[in-house]
Amino acid sequence: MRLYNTLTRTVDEFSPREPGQVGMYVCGPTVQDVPHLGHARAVIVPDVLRRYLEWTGLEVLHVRNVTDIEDKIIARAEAEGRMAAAVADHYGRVYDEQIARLGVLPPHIVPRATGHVLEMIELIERLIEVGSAYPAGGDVYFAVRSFPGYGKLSGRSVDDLRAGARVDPDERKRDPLDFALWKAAKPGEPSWRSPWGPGRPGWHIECSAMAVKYLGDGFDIHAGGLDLQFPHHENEIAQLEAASGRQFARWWVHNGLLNIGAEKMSKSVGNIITLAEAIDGHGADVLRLYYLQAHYRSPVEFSEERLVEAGTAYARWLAFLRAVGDIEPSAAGSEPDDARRRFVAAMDDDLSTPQALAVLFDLVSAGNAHLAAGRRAEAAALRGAFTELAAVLGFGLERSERPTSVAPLVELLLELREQARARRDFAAADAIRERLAAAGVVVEDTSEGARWHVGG
RNA sequence: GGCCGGGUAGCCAAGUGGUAAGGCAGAGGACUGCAAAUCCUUUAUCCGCGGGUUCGAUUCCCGCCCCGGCCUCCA
Repeated sequence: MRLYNTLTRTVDEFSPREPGQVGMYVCGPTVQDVPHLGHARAVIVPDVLRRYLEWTGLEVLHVRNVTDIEDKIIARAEAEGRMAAAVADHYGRVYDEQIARLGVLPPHIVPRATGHVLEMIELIERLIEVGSAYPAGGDVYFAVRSFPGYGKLSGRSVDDLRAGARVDPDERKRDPLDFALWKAAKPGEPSWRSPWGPGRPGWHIECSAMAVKYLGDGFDIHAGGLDLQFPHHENEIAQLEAASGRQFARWWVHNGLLNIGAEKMSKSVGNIITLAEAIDGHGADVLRLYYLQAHYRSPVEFSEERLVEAGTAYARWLAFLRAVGDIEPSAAGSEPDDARRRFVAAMDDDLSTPQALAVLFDLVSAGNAHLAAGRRAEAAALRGAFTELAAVLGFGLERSERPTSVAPLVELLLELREQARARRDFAAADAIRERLAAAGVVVEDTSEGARWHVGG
């Protein structure tokens, strides 16, 4: 497939380092608060990439870290009057719960920063050895100007950054652009022993250390939100490549951000919609459809109306699946294969999920047309292609549950309604349908009798 | 100020050097006791503005106008 690489600024033909095997590292959350809709996008995009790569026959080793020690966690702990570890543990659990609800495949490895302090210390020591880092007080800083490649990911030159000059001039830094690899602990702060005294790792060093520990130098894909491109990812590259002299990651994949009211959704802006409330309100599949209708690199503007529209479109999928039922598919026909071909072409083109979704919508339309014409086996064949491809995009397509406990009661009411209709007592028939609707049971009449399902 | 990305129908959103996917909404028709669902038809003479290259540009180049992101923690 062809995949955009931020490092080259072009869409390049993707080929893994080891034939058949892909190593993918995704920047995970800083567990300092509940996840919001922006986090969901950053997790769905790599999920779709992984599922597609696996569907094409590759084996993907998926690593997603957890930043469980960081300034903001410490601040939160102080505010809540408990230990930083307790804060991280709590929000880590919340994150896991909500992300699981999204139907995202769990990563194979979920390394935590606090479990890899030794690896980070070793990396920092190595950086000091090669002259790319220096201790100052109890801190250690990375010397940005010692790494000639600095800026290659984000397309900036060190002098451009200088001009921006919004970096805090700390007198312990030799250069204002230098960033902390190790931070000395203030009294009462959580700390680890190190050659430079008690302290904690800087934010960027954990990803360099953990990615390479689990995936090795020059692993295939490093993903994350566009807002991490600079400085986080730039610093990750600098740290690892300055220390090893070898390439860190081969492909950099950045998802576009979720904006709200023309500003990105962000904790610090204070305009977040929590993931939990969005899933409660719309369902995981609808959220996924909402995101995937835009290309992964484009910004998406949050809109409740758009989400409702996505829900309407999604309802058509479920209605089609209900209408086809469990009919056996017909032998063949070229339609399913044509759809698969179009789907592959779309996904191979830099993960063009909008075009891939168009294939799914076309399958539903064509399938419904078959049904309307009485070609049920052909419709079932399209259902097969549809469910297969929808699964590649990560859709769960949970068909409305029909609780067995109420099924006999509903069937009884529908029988009574049929009798009422037969004697043209439509008032009674409609009353039954309305009462069922009020109870959450939707009744639809078809040429083969009434059909019912739970939910809207 | 620097570095990126974008401006396509009522809304969202793909895409291509040869004349515009898909979704939502709208219109007409079919089916139906009604409703829902579904089917059929239909909805951008045009892709921010002005130049240029070309037989031909929405698609390439230049300029301009607007919008967003990053440059500070952030998915």
